[in-house]
Amino acid sequence: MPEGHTLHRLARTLNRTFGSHVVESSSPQGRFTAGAALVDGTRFGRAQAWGKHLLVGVEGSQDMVHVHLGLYGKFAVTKVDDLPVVGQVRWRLTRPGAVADLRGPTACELLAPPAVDILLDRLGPDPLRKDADPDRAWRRIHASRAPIATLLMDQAVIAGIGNVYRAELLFRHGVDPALPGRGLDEATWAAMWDDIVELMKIGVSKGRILTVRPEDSRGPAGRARRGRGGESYVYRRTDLPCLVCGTPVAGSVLGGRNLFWCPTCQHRR
DNA sequence: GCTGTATGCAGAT
DNA sequence: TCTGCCTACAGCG
Repeated sequence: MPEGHTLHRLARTLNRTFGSHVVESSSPQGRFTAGAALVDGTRFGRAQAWGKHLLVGVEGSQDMVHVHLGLYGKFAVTKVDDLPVVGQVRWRLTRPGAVADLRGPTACELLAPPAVDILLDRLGPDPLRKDADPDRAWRRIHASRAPIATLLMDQAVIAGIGNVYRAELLFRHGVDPALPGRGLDEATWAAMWDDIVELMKIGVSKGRILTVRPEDSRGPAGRARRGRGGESYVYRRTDLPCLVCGTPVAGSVLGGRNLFWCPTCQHRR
C-alpha cells in the first residue's frame, strides 16, 4: 500500500537489510542501468522517506536514488541468496542473504543535490517525521477555499497521506469532505494531526493501514472492511452500513480519486 | 484466461 | 479533466 507509511517502513527495511553492506546493484529491466551501475559495488547509503518519496544515498557520490512507487510500484525485500528475475525488475539490490526487487515504480532515478532540494521543497510536513511542523499545513488549509478532502491529498500541504488515510481520517473526526479548508476549526485540525501521526505510526509498525477502533470493528451496524490493505470505516465500503450509525456509506469521485464518507456522521467543522 | 480496478502523479488537452 | 504509466490481484466465466 504505497501511502507514506509504506515508504517509511521500506526505508527501515532497506537500512536494516543493506546498511553497512557492500551491495550489488543492477537494472534487469534496463530502465535504470546507469543509476544502478553507480550504486553497484558501493556501501549502501542511508535510505530515508519523505512523504511518499524514498531517497537513498550513494557512497562516493553527491547524487541520490529517488524512488516513487506510484499507484502499484513495489519494492520487495527477500532474505535469500538468489532469486530468479520475475517480470519487469527496474532495480535489484543484492548482498549475500538478501535480494530487493523494485517493480513498477513511477520514478526510479538519480537526483543531483539541487533536484533533491526542489523535490523536498515542494512537500508539506510529513506526519511520520519528527521535524514535521503541522502549522505549515494549517496555514495552507486555513487560507484555502478548496475542499478539505482535496487538501489532505495535496502533497504540498501534507506529505504522505493517500486516499485511504484521507477517507478514514475525515471519518474519525466527523469532518465533511466537502468542507472548505478555511471552514475547518483549528482545534479540529490539531486533533486530526495528532491522530494521523498515531495512525501512520501504526501503519509503519504493522505494515497495514488500521484505522478502526476495536469497539467499532464488530458493531451491530456491520463489519469493517478487511482486506490486504487493512481495516476501514468508509474506504471502499460504498453502500455498506456505516460502522457507527448504520447509514449507507457514500461514494463519489473528487479530482479523479474515489472518495468515501458517511453522510450522517461527517458534519463537523 | 480475461476484465476491471487500485493506495499516485505528471503531462497533455 | 483526461491519458498513460506498468503491476498485481479479485472477481468472473
